[in-house]
Amino acid sequence: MDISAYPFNLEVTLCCGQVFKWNKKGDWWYGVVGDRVSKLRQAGEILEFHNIEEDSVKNYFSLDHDLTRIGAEIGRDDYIRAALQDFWGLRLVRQQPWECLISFICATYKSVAAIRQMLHKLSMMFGQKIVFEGEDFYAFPTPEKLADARLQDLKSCGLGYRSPYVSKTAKKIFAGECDIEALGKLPYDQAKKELCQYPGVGAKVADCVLLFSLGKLDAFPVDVRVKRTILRYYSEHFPESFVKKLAREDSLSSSEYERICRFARDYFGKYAGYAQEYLYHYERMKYYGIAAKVSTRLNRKIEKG
DNA sequence: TACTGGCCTAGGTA
DNA sequence: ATACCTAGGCCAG
Repeated sequence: MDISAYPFNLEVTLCCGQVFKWNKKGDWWYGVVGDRVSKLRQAGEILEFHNIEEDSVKNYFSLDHDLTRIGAEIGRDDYIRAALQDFWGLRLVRQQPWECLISFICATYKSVAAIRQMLHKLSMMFGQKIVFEGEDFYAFPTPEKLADARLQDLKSCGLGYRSPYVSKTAKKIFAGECDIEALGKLPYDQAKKELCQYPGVGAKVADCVLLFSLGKLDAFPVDVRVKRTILRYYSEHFPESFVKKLAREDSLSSSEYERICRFARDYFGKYAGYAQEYLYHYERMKYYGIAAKVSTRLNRKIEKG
């Protein structure tokens, strides 16, 4: 497919931490979309894909979002414009709400690498096996499977204290008490409130689900990294006392969370969620960029003796 | 109403 | 190697 009409970067989109189940082999990215294993690769303005329909590709990678306009809208200052420039083509992925909800309940207080491991184990243990090109892949578990899962087995996937949250939320969803997909039709505040009724879901997880699976492009999840970014580059928008207090501690109280969230949604506007993704990824890559350089330097030292 | 600790675990780093 | 540190927070008190 010729995607010259859409600015898009497959690699950045799949690596920016919004989605955890894609793996690269050679040039190709493999992942389960729905109940099929798909593979894609990008070479400039050509996107190749197998075992997935063109319409699904467009939908999954939000190619309908007018990224140029979004960039113009959120590009309010030099800092975010630098992030936009470095990672241009990053798009939000349209995830299934159920999978997204469980994924981000699991994601609390975990690194991206650890989250990927957890979700992989969870899928291996409770998901449908799909063989593709001679290799085993696993669909994300259904609500029924996770509702029936023993806590002990959830823990064996590395979920730790998140196990009862996943179990209870799965039971609630399986019982059909609430239709998460329908929450997308509610206004942001109301949908967020509803999501927070699920065990293991607070403001941060709710914002992730709203942004990554319910089409609320103005949701702005605030994690530690985004918090640090805001404190460092947007501190002039807050009182000095607030900035100093937040700099001392690593966690956020709910009122502090809401304050940062409200600022960002107001400042970046209706596509604040895209701003969050670019800022988050920019910060993460800077961090790992430095870490990579340091370890390279160390390795050289070791090689030299 | 708002804040404070406690919490499972494992990947990454020194 | 091996001990630490930290990770896209939530919840009870």
